[in-house]
Amino acid sequence: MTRRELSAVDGLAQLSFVVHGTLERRAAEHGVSITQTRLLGILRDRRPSINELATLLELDKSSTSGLVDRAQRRGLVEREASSTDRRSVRVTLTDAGRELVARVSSGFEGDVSAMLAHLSPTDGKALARLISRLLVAHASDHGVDLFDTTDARDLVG
Amino acid sequence: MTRRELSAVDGLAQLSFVVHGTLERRAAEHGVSITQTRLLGILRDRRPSINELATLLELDKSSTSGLVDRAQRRGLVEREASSTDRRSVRVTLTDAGRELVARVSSGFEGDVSAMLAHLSPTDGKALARLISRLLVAHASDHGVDLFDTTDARDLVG
DNA sequence: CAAATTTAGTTGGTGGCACGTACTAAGTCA
DNA sequence: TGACTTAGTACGTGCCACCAACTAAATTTG
Repeated sequence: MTRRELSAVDGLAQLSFVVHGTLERRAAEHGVSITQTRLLGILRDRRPSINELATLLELDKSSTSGLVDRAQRRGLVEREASSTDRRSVRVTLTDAGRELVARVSSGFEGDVSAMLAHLSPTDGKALARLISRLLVAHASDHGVDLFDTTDARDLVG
Repeated sequence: MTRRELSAVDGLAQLSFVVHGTLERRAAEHGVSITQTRLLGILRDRRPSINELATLLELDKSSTSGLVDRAQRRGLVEREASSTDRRSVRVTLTDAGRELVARVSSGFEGDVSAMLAHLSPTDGKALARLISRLLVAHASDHGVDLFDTTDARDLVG
């Protein structure tokens, strides 16, 4: 075994690929993409309009409309008419969708936990702290308060 | 500003999305996808066959063939006949491809460095060490020796 | 050595994803 | 009321990834 160390930049890049790939595999296991998973994740505690979804997912509204189409065709989400604006739509999770996203995210959390189990509890806490600091700084760099707008469980990035 | 901390799992997930998105934006800036970028990254120091590429990218060989097609159409890579096996092909980077991947990866490295600049040098080193440890453990978990097979600059994950 | 099998790569079909443009219907406002 | 804006959809394009089917070259084996 060679004894070398990755730079922080390289390590971060590698790590993000590993984690991203892990989520992708878990999602694929249930026949959905990462984008679908993010969609379902958002819907767990919200019933947004297409436009709101587009903003959260950073997608064009036409992309979002198509995304919802496909999820709806699979019975994972539904479109409801808005009570206040007859142009608007509320997208909601079906039971099947809720169950699917629960499976994917618990599998994913298991994967990441297993990975983290390689570190001592002390190191794990240290890592969590460093990453939090990094994310908070990065978020405020981009004019976002991480904790006001985003629930980490969203998988929204 | 709220004062909370992400769990290691959530932090890792968020972080991986941020980093992945950063690379995606940098790549898109030059009109290529992440997959294209990974392809070009691999070709910086290798001239693999389609099959080897498929293995490295974890793609089907037909997907890889198409990927190379599109890159070739853009003048980023070339196909050369193998000298030893007349069925086989060596994929190589053109000058344009080399320049493009250099631009994308230096932009990306700048982004990540800027992010890391939020940490003190001490914390940065600590993060690099923790991440290295995590990746090495995870890799050996999957039967891979991180440093024998992979150069972090590959962006291969 | 000739036949059978395996390997390298391409082609074509399917479906998902993301975009831009163009459109309809509904709400707003001047 | 008429002009403008907003919410969402439809359509066309291109990329990405898969599978199945195929050709040609190499290898194995009887």
